[in-house]
Amino acid sequence: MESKVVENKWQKIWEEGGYFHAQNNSDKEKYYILVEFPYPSGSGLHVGHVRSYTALDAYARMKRMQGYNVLFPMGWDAFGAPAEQYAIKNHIHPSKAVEENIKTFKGQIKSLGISFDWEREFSTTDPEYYKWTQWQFLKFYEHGMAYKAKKDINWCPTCKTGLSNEDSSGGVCERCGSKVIQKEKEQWMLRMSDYAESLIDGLKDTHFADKIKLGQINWIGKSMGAEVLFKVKGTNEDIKVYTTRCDTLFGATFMVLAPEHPILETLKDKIKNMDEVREYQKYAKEKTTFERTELVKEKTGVKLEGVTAVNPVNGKDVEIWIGDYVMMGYGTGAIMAVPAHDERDYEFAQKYNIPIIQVLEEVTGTPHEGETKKNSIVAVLYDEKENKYLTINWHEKGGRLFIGGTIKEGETPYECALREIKEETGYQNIELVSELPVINHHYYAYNKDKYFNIDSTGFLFKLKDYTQDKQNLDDDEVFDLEWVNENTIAEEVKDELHVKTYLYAKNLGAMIGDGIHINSEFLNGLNKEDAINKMLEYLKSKGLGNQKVNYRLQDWIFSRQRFWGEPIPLVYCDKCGWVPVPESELPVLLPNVAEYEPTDDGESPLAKITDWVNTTCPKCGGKAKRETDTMPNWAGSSWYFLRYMDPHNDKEFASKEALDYWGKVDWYNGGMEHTTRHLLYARFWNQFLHNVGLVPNSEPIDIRVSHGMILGSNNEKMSKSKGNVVNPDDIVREYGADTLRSYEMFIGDYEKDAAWSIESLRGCKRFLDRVERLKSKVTDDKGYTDDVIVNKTIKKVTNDLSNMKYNTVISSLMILTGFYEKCETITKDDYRVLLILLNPIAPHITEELNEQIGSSKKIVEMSWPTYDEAKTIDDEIEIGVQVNGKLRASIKINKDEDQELIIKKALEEGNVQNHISGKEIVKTIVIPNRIVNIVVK
RNA sequence: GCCCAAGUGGCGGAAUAGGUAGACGCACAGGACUUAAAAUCCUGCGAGAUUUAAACCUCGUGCCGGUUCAAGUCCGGCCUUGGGCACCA
Repeated sequence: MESKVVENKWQKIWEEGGYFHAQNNSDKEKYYILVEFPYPSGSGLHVGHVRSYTALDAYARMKRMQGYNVLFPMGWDAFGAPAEQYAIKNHIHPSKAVEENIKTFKGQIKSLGISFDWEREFSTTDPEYYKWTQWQFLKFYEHGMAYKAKKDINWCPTCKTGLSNEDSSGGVCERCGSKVIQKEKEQWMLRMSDYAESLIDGLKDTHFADKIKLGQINWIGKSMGAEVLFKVKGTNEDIKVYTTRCDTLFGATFMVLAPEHPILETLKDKIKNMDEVREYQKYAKEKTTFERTELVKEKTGVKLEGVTAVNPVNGKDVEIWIGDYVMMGYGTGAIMAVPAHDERDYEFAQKYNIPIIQVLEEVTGTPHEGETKKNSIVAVLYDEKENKYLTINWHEKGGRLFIGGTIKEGETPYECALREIKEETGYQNIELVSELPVINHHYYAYNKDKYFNIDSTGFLFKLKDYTQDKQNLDDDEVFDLEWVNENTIAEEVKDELHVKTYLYAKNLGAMIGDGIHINSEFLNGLNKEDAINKMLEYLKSKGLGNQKVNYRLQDWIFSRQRFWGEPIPLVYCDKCGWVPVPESELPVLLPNVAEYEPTDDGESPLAKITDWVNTTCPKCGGKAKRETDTMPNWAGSSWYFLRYMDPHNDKEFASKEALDYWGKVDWYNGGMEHTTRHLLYARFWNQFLHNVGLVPNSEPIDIRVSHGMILGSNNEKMSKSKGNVVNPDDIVREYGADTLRSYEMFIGDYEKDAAWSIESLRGCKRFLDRVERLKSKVTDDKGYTDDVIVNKTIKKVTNDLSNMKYNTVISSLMILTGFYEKCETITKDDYRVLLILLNPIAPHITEELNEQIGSSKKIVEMSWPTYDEAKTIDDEIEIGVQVNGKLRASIKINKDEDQELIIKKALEEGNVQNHISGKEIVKTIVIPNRIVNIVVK
């Protein structure tokens, strides 16, 4: 069969028959299937597009046959930098480049036979479309959701444009990879942070995959904490900090302000080292976001001389520092630093020698009544040269431990540690590396028959040399000193206290975990959660602080200094300020000029086009200037799914009837790469439209799934430079569209990445050839040759298609094909059911074969086959027989056979007898139609 | 560092609710058809022991342990590989 001819034939029939047009006024139940519209790049369709389009096409085709009114549209997300860059290079208008690319893309997609409703096609760059994007922006503006603010924005010096936080993650421009710098600029912003809670809350009304929901939640970054006021001594000023750990307030020994913190200006006369502060501010500003967030970097800061804050709970002095590890944009731009229980604060305190006060201790062991309290130490002694640790091997009397001992009256923990080391080991020249957190340990001492609860201070010492005096031991201290490596410790040191101490020694730093509070007055003895609650109450009652929720999600920077985007439809009048362009004058069209180069001063290229910029004020009629910033690429894609519902409406972005009828997108598919942000923007946009009464649903999408990438045959991302790109056109030409479609569905788990394999593709071609060859066996007989296998297959294909398990759809059809091949002849019904089930994946060849066997209807006009559950299980089943859980035989039984009979049959098996003879049968387990297990002793 | 996902033959991958691990395909090997090749068809294909052969046996889903009559699947602890976030207080 000549695939090209067949494909063209059927694509024409489908198009002329209008089979894939969704009806807006239909009695049928609706189903809205959406695949992310592509950016029509110059390089044409990627095999990855084919994967997701085919997948959803298969689903759409099945849904149509099941009687749904299916909306399955396609369009183009065509604003953005690549088209603009291309236009600059070639001196043509970007709209021309877009037009050409769309033509290529559309031709390629059509050659695959995807059942898109092309009557609803549009591009985000169509004035008829972006008119409504602008109109919706004005709704944001009218409701106070859009505002202009001077912001330090992420600026890409190469693209010469501002970027949202999302577009500059990692401190590099997402598009060109340049380092992003900070630049102060007036930008249009959307109040997305107002919707943070609602964007979390709304997830419960969706059926997104868990990892997608999690992505949304993490990006929004909700944290529950408290704002606490710290007085600045000798002034009326307070510094407000944000903390999630107000329970550690007694351990706050200093505070750190962001370098830009405004209070620095207020206090400038009191700060004695203001010069140093200014210098540091300058230094911090020059660092790019990237450097500020870089992995390997040391904390830096400057202590404010002459000003001190007061810890609100214990009145103690708190040093004030500035440091760039505190961000102005999150919380209050100031933190209280608790070095004992925060890694960053710990690092800072270590570097600048700031006191560290432990207020929480880890609890180990099990508490017991009547415990004796005492204080003790555990000392880890390390020999750097040999990379070994000194242990004490008590053998049967306690195993392998580090050096330990009880603190005597009038002794500090440190003195105790020194004494114990000298007495127990004789080593003289040792050096303290670090005092470790105190651990609260419960244990039972066999030799004393007593329960103890100890506060144990850990120490890490370093051996300076091997000078060793005589040990000074008690009679009962019988042990061996042994230097051992890390592995031995991991395997042989079992005592929880010693293990924990060792872990602190290995991993010096703050104690982050839970435990009980110490050194914290009214919090002492409480765990983290209880202490937080108690502290919150205390702060509230004293007016020192309040509970506060914070989000990482910030307002959406909505301005771009580019040509190729939707113009922001506002004009600035000296008299009236910002004035929206009236609806009757929308869209504000992009001017038709030939120069689009971005400017060096950070203005949009539109700013140079004075004819366009100068206009009259819609309010007072005086002179005014247009806003020259354009919208980000995300704007057009934040609501396009609504436009598909009513794409040709020139009165509204979509009619109320259309919005009500189509409602939500039922099934939305796209790539994982930008799922999080796209969904966040689209959901925010839709929630806003819903809140102002423009759309019926708060959440726009019900189910969202993401497909995996198709990698090159070398398991790497396809790229020109790696030479592993597969062009779908070549595959369609050589093997046919149906083969390409089948292969991409068979390639593996739809949600996972998969590597291209031309051999596997040929295997799929072989399968389609086998299906075609079956035609010669078809007789005029009616009915199914084997009811069970057909019903089984219908069930499997129907379920798997609905669950995106395309690979097993094909494998079950291969099994059915294999069965037919073994039959002498097959009936028309046999053959037709195979063709229908295969049709969603390979629509052309199946339609052609269906016609060739003389069917009166096209498959596209048929109903999806149904199955009879009772007929999906064979009458005779082979089940396994286990003895003690090990498979020993298999027996044939009738469907739903009587249990007694099954056991009887099972026991008759020779090999079963071999394994049970001479043993007593304890129990027999029969799982109907599955397995028998005979338990013997 | 934190969060998430995944580890199954030579390879891609199957295995509703724990119930005969390796479906289906690829690759490979042997055979049939053919003058020959291609195409097609048939057979085999996790590792190992034993046997003339079949049967049968042992091991086997990243590693260690647990729950269970029964674990790829559930629980605890690790290891590795991907992905996301990253000074978020």
